[in-house]
Amino acid sequence: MSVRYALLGLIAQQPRHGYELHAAFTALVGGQHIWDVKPAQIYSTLARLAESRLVIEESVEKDGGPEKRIYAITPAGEADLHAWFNSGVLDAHLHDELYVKLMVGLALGEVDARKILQVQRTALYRELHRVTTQRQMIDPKTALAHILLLDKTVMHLEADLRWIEMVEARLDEVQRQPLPQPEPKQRGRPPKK
Amino acid sequence: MSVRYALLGLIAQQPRHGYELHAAFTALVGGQHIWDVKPAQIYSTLARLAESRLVIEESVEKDGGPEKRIYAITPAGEADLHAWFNSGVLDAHLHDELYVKLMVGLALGEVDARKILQVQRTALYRELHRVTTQRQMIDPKTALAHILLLDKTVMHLEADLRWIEMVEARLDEVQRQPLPQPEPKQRGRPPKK
DNA sequence: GGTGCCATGTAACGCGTTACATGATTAT
DNA sequence: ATAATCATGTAACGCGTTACATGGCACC
Repeated sequence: MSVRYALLGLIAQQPRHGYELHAAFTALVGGQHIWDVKPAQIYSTLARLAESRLVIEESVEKDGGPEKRIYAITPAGEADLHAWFNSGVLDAHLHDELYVKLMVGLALGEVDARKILQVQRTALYRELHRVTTQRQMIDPKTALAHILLLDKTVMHLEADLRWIEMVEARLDEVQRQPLPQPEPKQRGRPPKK
Repeated sequence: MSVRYALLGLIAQQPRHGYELHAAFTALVGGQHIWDVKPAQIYSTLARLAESRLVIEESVEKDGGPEKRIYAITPAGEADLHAWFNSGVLDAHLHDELYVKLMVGLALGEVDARKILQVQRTALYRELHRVTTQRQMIDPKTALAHILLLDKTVMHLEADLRWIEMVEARLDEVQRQPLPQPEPKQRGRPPKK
């Protein structure tokens, strides 16, 4: 949902065309190292916004170069944008891939949960190092915001690492805790095979 | 990617059909309160797995009830599954909606960053309360894993709250830090308008 | 004359969602 | 009778990705 509202905001600031929005979004979030949004997404999102009447194609300019289809925000678009600002962001933390991997590993039996956790820890530390290095190379004068974003990433990676410790501690506690096993239910009439 | 590999794992355990996979996945991750996967996703994912030759439609059973299209894993599927177990999970933390919202708010000028943070904090505390309550209601005997999953969610929510504190502290420090403004670039020949 | 930037897209796919449709059996 | 469960999907959309296509203009 971020791109949609970011475009809406940038168009609210001033009427713009697709190419310009791509450049503006990239500049806004911190360049292609942070978020390399693809032109295809800009144009398709723009088309969706136009179809929902949140923006309208205002005019087509052509100053020597190629055509520019310029979009402006509508009252409905402004309402939508302000609703975004006045609502909180909550991601679905419960759709967690590592958790699923552990559950599948346990269900299979042959795959060791410890090993999954070890592999994950290594990946997280590597990522932590990568992000920390990246963070160190940013100039705080010009890009304070990027540093804050990377700090958020670091905090989440650290939380992931602490969670792994926690799971390992639990595994030590209960060596053979019964876990939810999917049992294929029998139907009324049992299969003849 | 979670569903894809979970299905692969469940089929590796034993050949299964779509309906059974839906039930097994739901049981595995902790029921519809945790992850309410839709049948439509099961069947479409299954079709994709079959098309990539990671599973094959083994047989069609019909014991009194409706037809059951049973899928089994292939050697390629097992290889893919083990590759999943041996690799780490890293989400793209950099595509952060709150960060985008703050940047757009600052670019617009009229929207206050403080207010965005305050709204977000409220939403996070509400969610924290919701999850904590949910956690309290789980029986640790039968669903230890679900508790661990909710703990992970709590840890991430707490990290988000700490980050907000951090951003607010920074805002106090530098009241008017220049932030990356998207400047529409002029072309070689300036517009005549 | 080629490289690169400006500016527009289209096509196809993956993951995920909601809503709809069909038909049989089982339990009340 | 009818409601729930078993079992299969299809259709359409949103967000995001990669890859491909077109054409003009500016710079070296």
